[in-house]
Amino acid sequence: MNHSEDDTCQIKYVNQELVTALLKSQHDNKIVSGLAEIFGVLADPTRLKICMFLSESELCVCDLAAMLNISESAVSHQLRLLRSLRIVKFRREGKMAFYTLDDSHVNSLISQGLDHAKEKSQ
Amino acid sequence: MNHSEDDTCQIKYVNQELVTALLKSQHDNKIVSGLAEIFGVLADPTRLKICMFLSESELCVCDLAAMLNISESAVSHQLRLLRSLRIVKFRREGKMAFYTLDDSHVNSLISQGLDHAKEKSQ
DNA sequence: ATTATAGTTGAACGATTGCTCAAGTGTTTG
DNA sequence: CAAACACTTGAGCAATCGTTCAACTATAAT
Repeated sequence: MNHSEDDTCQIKYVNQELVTALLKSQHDNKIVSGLAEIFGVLADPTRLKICMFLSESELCVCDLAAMLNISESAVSHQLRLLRSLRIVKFRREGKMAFYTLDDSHVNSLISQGLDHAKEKSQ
Repeated sequence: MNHSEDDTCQIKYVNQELVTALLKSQHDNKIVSGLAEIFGVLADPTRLKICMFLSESELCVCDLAAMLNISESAVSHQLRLLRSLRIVKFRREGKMAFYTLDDSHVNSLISQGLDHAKEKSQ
């Protein structure tokens, strides 16, 4: 087997040692994906506001819809997503569903992110 | 002007007092948008990994491309976005551009998010 | 000056996202 | 029972996103 001129399989790093060390110490891909996922949840203003409101108080779907000025359907779709990720939980009372935040990590991420956002907005 | 039967302008909250208080104490929309934006940056695995790597060490575009196994163009596009939000900065050295993280808030958001992601992955 | 290298950029693409609409639960009220 | 209500769900659609490709700039080496 001869190494011809177009043997591009061999990756050449500018700083091989550093790169190898960083790749080795990098977190498991599943964890990074999970991390991106939770940031993704908070990346949409509607979902972010829902989480912020629910961290303050228990609320029903129609109040959230009124507060956010969008349809109950849109709220329900977002709540389904948040439910599937165990970020919110709900309680049925007759016809109504009362939601609350079910993930304290999310709450602290928002708090910490707010420090950043406030500083940048100045 | 009479209030006819289809006068839907009048919003009826289930819990008027609570909703009014929450709306009043809610953060400025610009801050919430900025908050969603920074979470959005970290919501993509490629950008997240770039930020994580750059928080550990200064790296050039081609090393990042090799580490992430995507084209230099893709990396460059993401770096441009990160640059525009002042999340990374770079230094030219001949033909090469060395990037580093330029936002300590982002670093602490990632650290805090990791606690969440590690717990959820169990 | 020519060639190679490192990186940037704009266009185009397929995939994903967040919304609306219409139809569907299930519960309560008349 | 039927009607009203609170919410959910699936389909569809426009907008956005992340990537690739090709063309480009700028620096370095021959």
